[in-house]
Amino acid sequence: MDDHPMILEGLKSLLQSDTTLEIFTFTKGEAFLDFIRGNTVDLVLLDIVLNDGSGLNFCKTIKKNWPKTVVIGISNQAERSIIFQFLQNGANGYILKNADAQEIINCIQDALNGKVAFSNEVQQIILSQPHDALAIPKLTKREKQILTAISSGYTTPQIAEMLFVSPMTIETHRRNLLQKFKAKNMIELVRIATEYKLL
Amino acid sequence: MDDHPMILEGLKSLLQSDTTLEIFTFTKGEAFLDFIRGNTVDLVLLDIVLNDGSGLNFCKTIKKNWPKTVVIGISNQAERSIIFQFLQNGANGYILKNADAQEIINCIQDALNGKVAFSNEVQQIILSQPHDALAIPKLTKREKQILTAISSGYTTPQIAEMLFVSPMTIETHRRNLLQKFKAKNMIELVRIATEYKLL
DNA sequence: TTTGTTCTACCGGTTTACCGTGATATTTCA
DNA sequence: TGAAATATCACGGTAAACCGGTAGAACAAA
Repeated sequence: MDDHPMILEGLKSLLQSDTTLEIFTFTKGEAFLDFIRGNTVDLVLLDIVLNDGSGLNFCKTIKKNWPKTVVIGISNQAERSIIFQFLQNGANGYILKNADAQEIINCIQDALNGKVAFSNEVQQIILSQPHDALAIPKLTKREKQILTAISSGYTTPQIAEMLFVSPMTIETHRRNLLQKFKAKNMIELVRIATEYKLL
Repeated sequence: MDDHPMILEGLKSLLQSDTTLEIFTFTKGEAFLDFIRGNTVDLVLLDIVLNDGSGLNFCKTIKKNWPKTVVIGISNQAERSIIFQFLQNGANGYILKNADAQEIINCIQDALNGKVAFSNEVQQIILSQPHDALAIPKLTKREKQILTAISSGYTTPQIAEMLFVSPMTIETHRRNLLQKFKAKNMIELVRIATEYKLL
């Protein structure tokens, strides 16, 4: 399933060489859900559009209701944090769109055989940095709220007024945020959070 | 030209219906440059990978040496600022990858007829906001250098030491940066710069 | 009910950021 | 070669950020 007609076409023509596969393509999540309710689906190639995070949630939905269905993410995004986010939602594999045909077919076969499948480049990314930045700091609602306000340029006293709490409280949250991200100051933190797609 | 085999396949199968077109595909810029030096190229569909900005430069190169060649950008990026950056480099049109087949074909025909061609969604994006954020602030080398350091969490005295200049100088640059972006403080500026893909 | 998490709040202190208003080199390019 | 643009440095002041430590109240889950 992909919302890009071009990519759908390309995938189809790549995969049609394998005659053991029966292929259906969808551009909308609802249409696919209708389909899977009435059919057995072995494998889903799911395009990850990260802007809104809908791909993540969709993966979670599929794995929750049809855990036997293999889900492989396809994306241009080559960021570590994104890949892990997707895997944490139950995905069976992750492929970058610049992978070549054979690579993609191999990954699909591996995934169908119960393995966790990555394209070569993804493999490298996963192995690149050790376990340091592996975990994305988890923010509470309040922290997200405050971080958003900070990233918009609001100062501590301003945010305190907006949220009807003491400036001291905001300061405490700030310090907790800096600690969680191991950032030197809010400027660095905002850059990191933006890279992690948290803002 | 695209570095995604899948997308290349898709485009080819979409465009092959039009028999008046002769189609070649390239995944590397050099290979294409070799080709265009020995052949007349009417139209180039150029994938914009914005991470490194190479697509932008490539467009500029083509239009500089072969101004008659029509260049259309293809991208997933739907951001205003990016589209304008590309058009400022001489592009004849801009298409999002989620455009459907007919839309793409129409754009190509329009572009070949001398029009500036946008896919529907791009059109909407261009018309969405008035001319306020149309211009991306232009930064000097020094300013980029300092902004990068700031976004990495370095303070004014630290940066001054790194660049062997007075802290006062760094402060001046900071104030110029804030003015150029009309930002309240550096935190907001870093967020804006990140959104504009300047960092 | 107890443990754990989150949200709240405070003190005292140092450092950094930001503002207004200047000025003088250095480089770039027409 | 001269006008722009860019880079450099400065004073004096206010506001905000950051640091270390502390701790009660609200809430949810075990």
